Amino acid sequence: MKLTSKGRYAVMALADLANFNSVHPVSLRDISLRQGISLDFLEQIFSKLKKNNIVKSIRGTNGGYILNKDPVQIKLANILNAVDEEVKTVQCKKESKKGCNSKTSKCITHNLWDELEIHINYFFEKKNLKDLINNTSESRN
Amino acid sequence: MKLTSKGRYAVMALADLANFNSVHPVSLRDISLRQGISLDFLEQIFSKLKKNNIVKSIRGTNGGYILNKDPVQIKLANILNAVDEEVKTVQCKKESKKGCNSKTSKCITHNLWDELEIHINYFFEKKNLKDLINNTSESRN
DNA sequence: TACAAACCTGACTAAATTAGTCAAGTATAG
DNA sequence: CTATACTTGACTAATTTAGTCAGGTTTGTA
Repeated sequence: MKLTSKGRYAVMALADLANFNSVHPVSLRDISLRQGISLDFLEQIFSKLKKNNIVKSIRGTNGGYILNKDPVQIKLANILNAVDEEVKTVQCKKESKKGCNSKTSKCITHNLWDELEIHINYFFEKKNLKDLINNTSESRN
Repeated sequence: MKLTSKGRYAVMALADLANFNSVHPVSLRDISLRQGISLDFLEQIFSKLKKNNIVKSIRGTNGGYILNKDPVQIKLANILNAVDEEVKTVQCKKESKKGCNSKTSKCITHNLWDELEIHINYFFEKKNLKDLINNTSESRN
């Protein structure tokens, strides 16, 4: 299973972006400073987010990024997919790698990992960016 | 988040063990052959399972391992803990690593990852070994 | 028009982790 | 007494991660 900094940063950055979305586009530099994420790394991440139509970029002075949809329409699943964070619990799925063809009794636990994958993805399907920004602005103290 | 082969193998091996538990102890060699897992790797894994009282070992000729409890009492959470697979979604938890102190607006997504962690752990708390062996013996075809 | 802010792209890499291997045991049933 | 099986710990090749680095291109504003 993969869920690494890239995915986490993507979500953090977009939550940040959602908070400041109203007025100007938000520059990566600002996000970098506020969230403590390397600018270069952010660029990699946003390149993918843009390709997946989650954000739009505005070039030139005072440019930056804006969300391409309403925060409520941006599911976490979308974000994580965009940055190639696959929540894969089994490898034996893609092409029958050794140790997992259903003919033999091998890969006894195949169903289990499938269920887990569904369980986790359900979580990411349910949550959207809006949920996040509500959550944080409240839980500050 | 971590969920790697070690955890997967541990679960597979124990499911296999549960299937053959009734009569003799089961040797790691057998499990290795049936599940296609390296014997040496299995030894590492079972050493930990034993330390955590999930299995008992029986030495000597025809020795091997047996479950230490009824399969229904062995939760997946127990197994994964035993082999050090922590399902941790945030690092910023242990000691306030940079980027996550609740004073600033950083780590906006902290709550989210906490929720995810709970969500996943719930799954592992619910499932036990018995569930697994029922599942597989049925879904064979 | 100049120029700086900002986006954009791809190659590269140090560090960590994974998934084992290898070697050298110890214990015990038969 | 010896083959079988467990036990322990050190070691390592390959992969992945989390970025860095270098060199662009684009465009708003003065």
